[in-house]
Amino acid sequence: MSIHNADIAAAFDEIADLLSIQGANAFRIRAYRRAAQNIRGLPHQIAEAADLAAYEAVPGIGADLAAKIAELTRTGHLAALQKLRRQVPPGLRDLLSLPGLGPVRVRALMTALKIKNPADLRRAVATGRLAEVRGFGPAVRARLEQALARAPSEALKRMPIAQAAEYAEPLRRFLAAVPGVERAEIVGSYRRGRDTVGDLDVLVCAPPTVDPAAALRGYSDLGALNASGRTKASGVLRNGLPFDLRVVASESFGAALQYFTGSKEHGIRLRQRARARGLKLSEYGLFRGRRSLAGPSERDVYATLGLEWIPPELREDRGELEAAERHALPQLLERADLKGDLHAHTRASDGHDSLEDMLAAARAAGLTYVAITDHSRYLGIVRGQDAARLARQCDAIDALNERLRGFTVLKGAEVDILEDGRLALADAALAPLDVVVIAVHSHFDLPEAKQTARVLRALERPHVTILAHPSGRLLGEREPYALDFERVLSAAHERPCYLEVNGQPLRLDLDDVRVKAAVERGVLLSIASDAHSVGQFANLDGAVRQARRGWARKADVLNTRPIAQLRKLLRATRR
DNA sequence: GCCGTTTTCGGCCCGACTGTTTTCAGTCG
Repeated sequence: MSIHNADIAAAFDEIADLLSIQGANAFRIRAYRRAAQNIRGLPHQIAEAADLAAYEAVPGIGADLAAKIAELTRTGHLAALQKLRRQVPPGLRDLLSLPGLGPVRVRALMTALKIKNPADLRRAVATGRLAEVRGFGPAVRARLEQALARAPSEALKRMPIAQAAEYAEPLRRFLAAVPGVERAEIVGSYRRGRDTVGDLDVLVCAPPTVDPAAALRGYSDLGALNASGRTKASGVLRNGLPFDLRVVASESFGAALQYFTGSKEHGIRLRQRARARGLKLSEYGLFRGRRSLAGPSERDVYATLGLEWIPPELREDRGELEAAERHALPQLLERADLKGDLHAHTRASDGHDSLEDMLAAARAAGLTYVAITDHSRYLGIVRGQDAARLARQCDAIDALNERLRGFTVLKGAEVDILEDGRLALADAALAPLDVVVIAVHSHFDLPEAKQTARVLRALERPHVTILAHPSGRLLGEREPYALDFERVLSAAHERPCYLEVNGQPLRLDLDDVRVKAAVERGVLLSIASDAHSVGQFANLDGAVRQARRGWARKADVLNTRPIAQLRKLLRATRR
């Protein structure tokens, strides 16, 4: 069993938490956190390098952390972490996640009341002893009490971005319409196009005479307003989604846009860069002493620091600052680049609409081709097609294509990968198809070795063109299955076949990190809606956003090709 | 613990708000 980036990152994060409780040097703690963050964002598995120099090439990893990665890879554990775990009671780390509790107060709880876990804390709250501890005034105690009373299931969950959009846009429009407000934008991870958002960060541009936070009290979807000054407020919407509001004047709007779009790591790197030049960067502007060098325009903030403007999707400190300095940022994929969609369903399987309606919708979405990929027949899949029904559907598509001008319907299927890696339809049934999308829909919990062997075996079949939703995750519902993605990527590259970026709001699969890995390996992507009804071609927007986060350009995507070129690329997969 | 257009030592991003304080530490984003 190999050590994954996520394992290493989790170990470093735990070390950081435990060190913080011990009151260790804050910069040492930050070094662990930064290393964890950077490792998480790597497009390849760092442990596979098995080489200290390769480890140290990752920013934020020096000799010491490289040795720790080597130790973890070799032995499966870290002596330093085990020692910390012996020193710090295990429940203290859980306390850190409670609101208002940081390392200092957690330490105070332990030394003053011997509190070692949330249960101890709950008792101390009940008996009133908490009031004896320095730093625990009535407000802090009340907030803790509230948090402890909440069931763990109500713990803050990140919301899929498509769902968050339904709340974000009305809120933005409301604030933009407040008299005197010049602009309102949703920033934070929403603007960066992350697959999920934890809260909505709203930036409003208004002169000091306007008080948007006060206006917010009249917003019909407001749940509660927790706290607010004139320039900063926070609260929750009625659905429980937290938000933060910031108000700045127009001379600061660009700097604030940059600042609150984040990510945190990207922002820190940018402010370090400013500092190295004798400047100071904050949400109010870029300053030399008291003189403002940039502020109204985000583009100027980057330019004054010697950088190309960086698309928000790339702002994760995954190499974008270096690329921006060299003027080597990728020209990212755009929705308008898509010529077609290679994954869609009709009523023939679990879709809701007819073949004719689906192709009309695809056309209306600006596409010039669509592959109809109804499910194969297999246990658990609703109304999957067998070979005979698939053949009849192919005839219908042939007939349809004769009548169409300027649009092509491709014959396809979404075929189940069975538990042992065989496909749910025979090769002979797949041979006449233009597109064979294969996917795992069952047995998600196989051990990594078996799951990997299963997918690799399926990729050996002669007619496979695309591996759909390769990780199998459902946001907030199902983790990705255990899979050695590096090996799947290699197999896809050699074969060749293509990997899907599925745009269903809960899938968004591949994720950004794996998209980047595929792009770097030169494996083409299929940007897919997986539409099950005429409205769902809008899923393509989400898939494009995800691909952009993985640095994908037009050339990295299969379905930016016009139909003739596409056909060539599809044939190249056949054996 | 990392790292070098101030530095191989001595720095390490920035500001708002809250609560508990008598001038600021802790937390948060």
